[in-house]
Amino acid sequence: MSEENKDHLTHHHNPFYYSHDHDDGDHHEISHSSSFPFFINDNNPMVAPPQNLLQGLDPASPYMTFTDCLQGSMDYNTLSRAFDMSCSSIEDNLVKKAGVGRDSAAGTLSENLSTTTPNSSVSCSSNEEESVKSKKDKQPQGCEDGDGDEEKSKKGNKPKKKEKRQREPRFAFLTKSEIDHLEDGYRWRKYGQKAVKNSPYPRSYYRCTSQKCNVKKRVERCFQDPTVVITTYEGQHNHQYPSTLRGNAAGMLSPSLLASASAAQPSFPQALFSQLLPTNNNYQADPNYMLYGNLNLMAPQQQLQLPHYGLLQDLTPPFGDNKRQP
DNA sequence: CGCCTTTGACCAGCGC
DNA sequence: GCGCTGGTCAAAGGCG
Repeated sequence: MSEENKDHLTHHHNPFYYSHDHDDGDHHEISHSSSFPFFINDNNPMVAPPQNLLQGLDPASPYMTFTDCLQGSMDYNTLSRAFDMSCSSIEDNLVKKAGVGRDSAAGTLSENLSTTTPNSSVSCSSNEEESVKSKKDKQPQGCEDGDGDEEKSKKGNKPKKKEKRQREPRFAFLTKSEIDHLEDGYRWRKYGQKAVKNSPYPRSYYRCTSQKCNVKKRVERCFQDPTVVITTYEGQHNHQYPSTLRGNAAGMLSPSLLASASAAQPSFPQALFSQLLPTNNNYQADPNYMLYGNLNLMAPQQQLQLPHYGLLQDLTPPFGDNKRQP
């Protein structure tokens, strides 16, 4: 870990949000299209979701606890379904009420992220079917079991792709940082970079270097707020942290975080996410503390206690004091 | 030498 | 069918 990275991690706020990526045609505007923004920093603890979104939630949806999501106690299919349901509701609500398409709604979200103005439309992840439909299918189904062999056949004899693979749920983090590639404890290999439409900032594609781990992440900058880095994780690590972290990535993470993250779930984002959550119930009672799309994902009482030092101290927003800011 | 990034090419999905 | 776009591959080169 370079001093630069350290500086980023210790001196920048770390807003983030959860996203179940929808991957529609406007996927390139990830900061717009991704749903469930959970945007936090010291000045703006959390972007309040528009009330019209909250109203669009289906109270009859089968809810899970947020802890379940983070700690992987439920399978991704269930997770996807839950998010999809709420997502569909939101999107439908948006389109119907605001009379806007996905693009325009998404564009407003980006403004939201920058201005923290709550009363704007937001684009949302489509349901699983639409998400899968809209994506290409380079990997065969059951990609979690893939060992890289399927990738070798891409250029040569490609398998028929009538069935579309189930895309992994994604966890997107918004991070205010000048560093694009944020250390998260895992080792990543960059395998691609693409220019993003309507954005001067490219999108980078990373893959976990561990064997048999198909976790990927994309890193890009919000073009409307270049200080915000959008990191989208896809998949779930099936291994512990690498024993030899490149640089001193492990060193910059608090021991408690690493320990708990590794022990609870070998997937850093979820574990980190879990620890970042506040332990009070303020945001549960206050609709403005909801995640976009599904407030009931949260179960604050089940969240881990926040450590009081190290990285998380910097990461953790002052939930109690800055409940809402204009 | 191993690991990583860069980068042009390729492929699939989607909209028109 | 065509063009656009996102996502990925893989060769080449850099770096420690």
